[in-house]
Amino acid sequence: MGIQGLLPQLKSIQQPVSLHRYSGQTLAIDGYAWLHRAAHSCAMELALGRSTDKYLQFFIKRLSMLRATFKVEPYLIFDGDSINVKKDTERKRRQKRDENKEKGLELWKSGDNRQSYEYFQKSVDITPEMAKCIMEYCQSQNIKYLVAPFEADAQMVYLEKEGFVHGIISEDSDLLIFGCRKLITKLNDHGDCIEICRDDFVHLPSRFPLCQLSPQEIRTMVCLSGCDYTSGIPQVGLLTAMKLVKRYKTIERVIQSIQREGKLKIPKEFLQEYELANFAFQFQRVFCPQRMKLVTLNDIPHELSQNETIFQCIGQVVSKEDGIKKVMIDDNKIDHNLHRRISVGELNPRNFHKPLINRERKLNLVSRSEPILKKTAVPTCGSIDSFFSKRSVKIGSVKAPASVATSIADDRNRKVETTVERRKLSRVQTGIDGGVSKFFNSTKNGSSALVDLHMSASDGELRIQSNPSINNVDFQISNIATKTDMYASRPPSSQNLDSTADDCQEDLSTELPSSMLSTEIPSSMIPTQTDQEQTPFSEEESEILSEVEEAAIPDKQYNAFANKRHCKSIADLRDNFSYRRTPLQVKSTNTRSHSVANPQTTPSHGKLVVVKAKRSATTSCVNPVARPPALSRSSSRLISRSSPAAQKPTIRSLSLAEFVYKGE
DNA sequence: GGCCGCTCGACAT
DNA sequence: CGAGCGGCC
Repeated sequence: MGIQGLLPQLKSIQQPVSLHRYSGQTLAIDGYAWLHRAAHSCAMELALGRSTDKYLQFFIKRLSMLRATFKVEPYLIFDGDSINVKKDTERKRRQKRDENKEKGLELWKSGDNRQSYEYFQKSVDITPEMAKCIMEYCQSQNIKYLVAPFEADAQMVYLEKEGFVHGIISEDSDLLIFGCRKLITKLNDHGDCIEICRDDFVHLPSRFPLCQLSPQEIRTMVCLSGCDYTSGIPQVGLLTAMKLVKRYKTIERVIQSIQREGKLKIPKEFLQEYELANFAFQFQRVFCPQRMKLVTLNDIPHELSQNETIFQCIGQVVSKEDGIKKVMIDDNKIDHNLHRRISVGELNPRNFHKPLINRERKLNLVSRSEPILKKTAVPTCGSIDSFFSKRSVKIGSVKAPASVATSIADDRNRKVETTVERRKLSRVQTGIDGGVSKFFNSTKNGSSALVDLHMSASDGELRIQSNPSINNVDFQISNIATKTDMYASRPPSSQNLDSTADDCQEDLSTELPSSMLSTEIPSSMIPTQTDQEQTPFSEEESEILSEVEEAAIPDKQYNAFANKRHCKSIADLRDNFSYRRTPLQVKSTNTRSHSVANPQTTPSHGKLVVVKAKRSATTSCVNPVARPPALSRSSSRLISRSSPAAQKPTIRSLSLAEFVYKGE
């Protein structure tokens, strides 16, 4: 929503410029705004839960335009969790989206493609998983990105204020209220855009003299007329609000005068909304990529530092003590490291218990486990065959029992058997396409580059970046540190829960619990002693799959469409998931040396290398976030047993397997 | 003059 | 989701 009517009032200072003007500079970009635009090209795929790379292509196109054509360094910022003040609005939006999706589905079933598409477009929900897809691309291209703890707006303004970026690309006029100095809007494919500079406020016409208002008065003005945090006072638009604030200065006096006049009605909740909004605009929590911790957009003045109301509306954060997200006043008790993991996209910002997984990767794993079943259901579809024949595979010879196919849709109780069955089936495939990229599961050239990158990030390889404002090295090192920390704080009782993980990883458990390894280390890097062919899915993949299964994706609807589309979509997505349009940089060969290009590495040796690399990286890590020295495994167990917190399963000590399987 | 509710374009083929 | 238009006070 932003501030209705603000941008038109600023028309006179909107400067049409070209991105050339920012050559050599770094600009923050509102990632969700781009995702929203990009999602229009694939609304149907998103609504139907199908894999697509169209939104990624939008980013690839735009990002390469910025970098190659204009020499502008992008810094993508994604939204994180929603702050309390906005939860209501978000719920309403979600409801609306769901309604539209349902209508779209109905129309789709009845064959009205065109109309259903319109509803699908209105139903588009941008998820962190989609953002993660972009993030992984960014990693591969050394493009800076950050997941804000809450709103990207506040985060971007913070980055600008602290000099990490020179300006902000966004369509949202809220940015100016947060204190943005240089707002770049309406960027098109040619690099034309509109620049709005705070310094130009002095040139505004006298009917909208923004420069005569203090930042506090500007906030008061937008709160009166309505913004994301307040519904405002009915009948008060921006200009009326401006006049009121110019004359009466403070909210108290404005309200007094309104009450005296008696013409306008002030909603009951307005004053409370105002207070919350005013704090959220000033002190919303953001992540500092340099100090590697949560901070507030502006420093909270000392006299307000114990004001609980402030902390209620700047975003709830996770406590180090009990791992619960709540209102927190004491900065020292915040789990800054967990928030760092959210900021790099490692954990789901909306549910920090779960790892954040690239949408397409997740879907591909699901479809990879299902094509045979789908084939059983749709014997007339030829696309799958043709797809597999590209790999000279004769999948047709593998017959899935019909009961397996039906059990998925009909019998949730048989889920486990079904899963086992599926995995058995897919072993056949894995044996054939072994060693392919697991990112998008494609054999096309270039498609594995992202995976290589992923691997290099996981094995502790240090990548030095030219721009010091964000430090990938730290990201990666502390990633690794975190995992070993998690391991250290894990109660022994939870180890049994790992049994859901694939059997072949068991011998690792004396070194690192397999579930710990699974989030980051691609299976191809962990050769196992038991035969590779028995492992159709890496452990990570299994966990993702299990998560998907657990979430009970709306397969009924999906199956309903299978007759028409599904087979084609699988073939399509695999064909499409290459990066041929924008070839990725080839990583130096030594990066992959002991993963992909070194297949003869003995299983146990390979494992040892991985573990060692992680460990040594941990110990040599200089983590900016102060934390106690890593506990030895045994001592941490003792502590886990004796501490009262360990009696009930605390969040911090949950294993990854639990995260994945239990969710919240 | 200013507020409010409505429709339309975004995207990309 | 924002812009732009017309209706209404």
